[in-house]
Amino acid sequence: MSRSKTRAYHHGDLREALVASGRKLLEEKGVRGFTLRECARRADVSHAAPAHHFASMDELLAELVRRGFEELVAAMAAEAGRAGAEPAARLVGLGVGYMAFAAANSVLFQLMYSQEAVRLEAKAADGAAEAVRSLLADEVEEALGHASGEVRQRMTDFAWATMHGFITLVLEGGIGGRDSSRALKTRGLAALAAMAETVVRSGSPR
Amino acid sequence: MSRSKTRAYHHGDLREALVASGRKLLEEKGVRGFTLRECARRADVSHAAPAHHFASMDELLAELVRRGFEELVAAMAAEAGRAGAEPAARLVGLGVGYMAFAAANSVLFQLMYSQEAVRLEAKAADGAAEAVRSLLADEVEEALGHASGEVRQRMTDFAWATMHGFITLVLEGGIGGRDSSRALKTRGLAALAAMAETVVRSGSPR
DNA sequence: ACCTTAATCTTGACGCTGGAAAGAGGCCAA
DNA sequence: TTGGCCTCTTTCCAGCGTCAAGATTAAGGT
Repeated sequence: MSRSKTRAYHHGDLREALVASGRKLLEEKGVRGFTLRECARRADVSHAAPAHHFASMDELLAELVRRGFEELVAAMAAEAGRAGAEPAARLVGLGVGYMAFAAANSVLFQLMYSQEAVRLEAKAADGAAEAVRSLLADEVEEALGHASGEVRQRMTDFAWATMHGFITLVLEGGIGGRDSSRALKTRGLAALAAMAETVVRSGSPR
Repeated sequence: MSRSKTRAYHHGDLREALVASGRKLLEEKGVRGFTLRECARRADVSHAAPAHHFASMDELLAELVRRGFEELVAAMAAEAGRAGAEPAARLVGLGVGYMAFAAANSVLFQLMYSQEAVRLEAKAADGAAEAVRSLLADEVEEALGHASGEVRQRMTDFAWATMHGFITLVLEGGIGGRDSSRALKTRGLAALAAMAETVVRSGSPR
């Protein structure tokens, strides 16, 4: 056996080990290169062991997606807190947290927002994505003051679309393919600033 | 043999047949469910036949991505043409074409803008994505009048990010999960209008 | 302390995949 | 007609996800 003799027959916390190795593997190999057997190998366990913790590969991926959303929401909230009390600044902060998470976990991020994710859990991630929206909706409402529900909805759409679109395009290379990450941050902040300004202005026209 | 006797030993135009069946298969099964053997089956050909036209599965996917970008650019240009001469309206038109293509080819669209695509061609799609950006950049320049290169760049980022982010979030379900497609179109147009307004205003401040 | 039960992990098998190698079939130019 | 070349088929390999069956250990009641 290649497996070290020091390891017990029972792993101890295989579920967590699989989540950890799975997450690394996902970033390394991409969605298509992700393999349950390689996950098991890295957790130093036989190829069929994961079945007792995740009924299928999709369930493991779903768990990764679920945790990704939790982290994303936490990153956004933390960055908004750091941004102070001004609604526009806090909106930018949410965007910074959003983009930072996406940049640091790009494959996972794309999986979270891909139709693969929709296929594999349908409901589970919906709640998680809803938390992202409500974080944005609350801040947009703050920035807008009193405004109709429709305006709030549309500005939330708009704010989300701006930050999501920008970072997605950066990750794919469409925006600033060969630019320094320093320059990219500046461009991202500029996009977020334009977004926040548009939101604020739509609350107090002209 | 299950293969019909009427088919000749030589297919005639297998490459195109594979592209066609591959494209349908991609939309049906998603990136992870895409299979070279199933493509071959649908083209009524043995599983190893594709190798003579595409050295690997990734090359077939790369070809699908390449053609996708061509269609995307064409759809944007057509819609902008329909929108008339007003820069703001044309910007919205580009967005409408963009979103319409994405909605009609959602899996392909997500593949085009995923890191899988980056992995599998690196260069090939870059030129194609560049065509999308230049379409936008030209229209932004028109809307801005005379403005610094930096402003033009940032407004192009912003415009692209808005349309890309909105349709991506719709496809994943983050925006308007259970809304009618009619309502969704209205929300999309609202986001595009906010974007176009922001671009135009940044050209002639206040 | 012991024995039962359930949980955890391993082994082995199945049908599927992508890819390589080798041979068969048909087109075309000499 | 014949030879060469391209296209396609067949066969084989290792790796994949998943299932079934057996081995090993932990936990808990007596």
